[in-house]
Amino acid sequence: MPSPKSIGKMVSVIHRYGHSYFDHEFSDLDIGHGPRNFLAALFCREGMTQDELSESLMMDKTTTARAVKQLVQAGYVLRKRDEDDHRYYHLYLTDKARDLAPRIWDARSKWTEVLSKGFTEEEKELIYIFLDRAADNAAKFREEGFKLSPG
Amino acid sequence: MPSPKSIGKMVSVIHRYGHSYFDHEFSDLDIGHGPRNFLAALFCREGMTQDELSESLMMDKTTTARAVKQLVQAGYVLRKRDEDDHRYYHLYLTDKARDLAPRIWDARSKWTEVLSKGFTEEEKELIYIFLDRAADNAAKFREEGFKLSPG
DNA sequence: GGTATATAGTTGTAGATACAACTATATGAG
DNA sequence: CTCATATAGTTGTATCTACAACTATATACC
Repeated sequence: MPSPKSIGKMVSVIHRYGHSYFDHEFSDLDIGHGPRNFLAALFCREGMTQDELSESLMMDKTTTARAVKQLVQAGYVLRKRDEDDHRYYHLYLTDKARDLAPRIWDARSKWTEVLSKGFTEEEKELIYIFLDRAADNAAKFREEGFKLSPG
Repeated sequence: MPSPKSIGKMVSVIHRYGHSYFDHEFSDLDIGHGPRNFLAALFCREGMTQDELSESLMMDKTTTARAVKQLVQAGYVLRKRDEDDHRYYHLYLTDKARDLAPRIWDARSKWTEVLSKGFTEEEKELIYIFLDRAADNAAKFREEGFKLSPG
């Protein structure tokens, strides 16, 4: 995160302060910020395998493995081996997880609201589109081994 | 970092992939990503105290303390006590640091270029302005103890 | 069937970061 | 001057994360 106001620094600030906010908002929980994010992804698509979960959040699969471990230990998630292919685990939510869902969505809405305070509806759409494109550019760059592709 | 394509998730991806990129680009160095960012901030304003440095990057002062320690140990930075107020350290660059500056600016330019690939000049300005406002909103929210201020 | 290769998940390890609690120095009120 | 308070910096600790190397299972080719 660069020093004058570069995109990198601003992204860093938003990322870190978001982390702080969610930690503050959920300080009573028995899981941390990381596992909570994986849990939220599962709310959207239950039954995913760990690799699918990793991909949905664009996180390393080792980070996923550890987060899932905590979610299982804390009773939010159940793992079931795939019947046909024993390499896979499918991930399912417990009632404890489901009870938590509304709080998580609320906090996320609030955070988005905070970030986009003072934005017009059009601007809210634009920042979303721009960030999506920037994240996509970053992902492609990474896939190419951090080499600039022509164009 | 939420699961569908939320702002939070996209910011997380950009942040983490940027970290990966810079680690890759500077894998030969004797300092890591964190200290390197503090060093870059010092290129912009040499002589800052640690607290000023923390504030310029909006980072916790304990993170700064550890980064500065590494920068000093690796020979990039010199610390000098303030003559008048012995609580302060002022931070100065060594030649080793100065030699590194161009590489760091180049990598940063490249990263910005990567992120904004496919953006028009106007869009590049807009995402910058929007992120600045969002980061500012985040900072104010945090200062207020994560309470929504009216407006 | 048996070996090479691919894929899912785990473990070791190291770095970045924040918060709480601490030390050291300075300032201000009496 | 002295004690209370404020400020700069440090240390203890915990979490999040990625990369390298690993294990276990499955698929494909002979």
